Amino acid sequence: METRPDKVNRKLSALINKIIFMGKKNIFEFRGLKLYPSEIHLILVMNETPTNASHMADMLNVTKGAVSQTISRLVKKGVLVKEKDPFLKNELTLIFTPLGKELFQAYKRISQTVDGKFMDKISKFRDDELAIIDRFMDEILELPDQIKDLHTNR
Amino acid sequence: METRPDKVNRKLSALINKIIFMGKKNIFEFRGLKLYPSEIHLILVMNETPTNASHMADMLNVTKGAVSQTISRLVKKGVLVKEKDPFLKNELTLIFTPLGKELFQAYKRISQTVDGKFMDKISKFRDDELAIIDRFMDEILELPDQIKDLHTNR
DNA sequence: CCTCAGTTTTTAGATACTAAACTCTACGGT
DNA sequence: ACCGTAGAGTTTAGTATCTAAAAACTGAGG
Repeated sequence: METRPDKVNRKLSALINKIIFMGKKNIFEFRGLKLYPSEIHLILVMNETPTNASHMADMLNVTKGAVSQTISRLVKKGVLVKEKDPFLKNELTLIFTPLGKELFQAYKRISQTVDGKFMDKISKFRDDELAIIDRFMDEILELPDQIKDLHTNR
Repeated sequence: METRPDKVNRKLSALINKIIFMGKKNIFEFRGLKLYPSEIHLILVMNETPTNASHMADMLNVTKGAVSQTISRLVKKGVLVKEKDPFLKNELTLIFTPLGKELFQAYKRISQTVDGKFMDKISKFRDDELAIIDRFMDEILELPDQIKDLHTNR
């Protein structure tokens, strides 16, 4: 017979698998234009905290080269334009094109719909139950770095 | 003031983020040999339910071409050998090499260590609390294959 | 003016995957 | 016995994503 902790552990594995799987397929289409996860990720960060490419690389946890490449693709797709501040020709500032703005708004709408589905699920739980779930997520959030170390070690 | 459901939703986003990030960095090293996520995934499935390549493709949610390529890489690395049953020349059966067996055992050990860390966290909760967490994961697992977006820490 | 540090770009190479063409085998019907 | 076809596996070309390292550019200080 499967104990409760084992069951929770098993379901957690299933959940992690599902999340990893979904993360790869997260493609957004807008008027025949396809945005891929790394591109979406970038414009979300760019919208949230406008900054230069190097800092964005830090926030996205990738190299500057990767950011540069992703930006170039978004420029080619007509979503962004690169602007150079005449007083800071060194750094890069990114601006949405009109198409980019529309696309971003459309993404936000869909994103909120998905968010709503999550909230629907969450609202099925009482406040005291959510407190437990909250505590559980905190515990799990403490783990990832240890796991990474374990796998690269030895 | 942030409400409880909002807080849970926010933490869930953070958790999903970390899981996706972790999923990409899940590299296993054994005696100078590096196994990448797709390769690990494959030998796990292969060990759990030995079957032909097409069926493995279904279980891994990729095309048979992808499976074929991953198998070839594992053969080249000396982890697996391809065997053909003389009565089923059509299909493929995979066998671990001695190195492959050792490697797999080593992976299992590390994997169990990681699992232990998860179980440590899980064991901090009472049975009735785990029942709630279990129910919560069921709800999230029910959601269609649409991913919650990342880096929108509203 | 030259060098250094910081920013961005480019290039080469790697993993991972798909779609589609292709090969090989097995089997059923005539 | 032959043909056609279905199924298993492979190969190829192309895409996305990323890293590491070299290169290109800019601004500032001695």
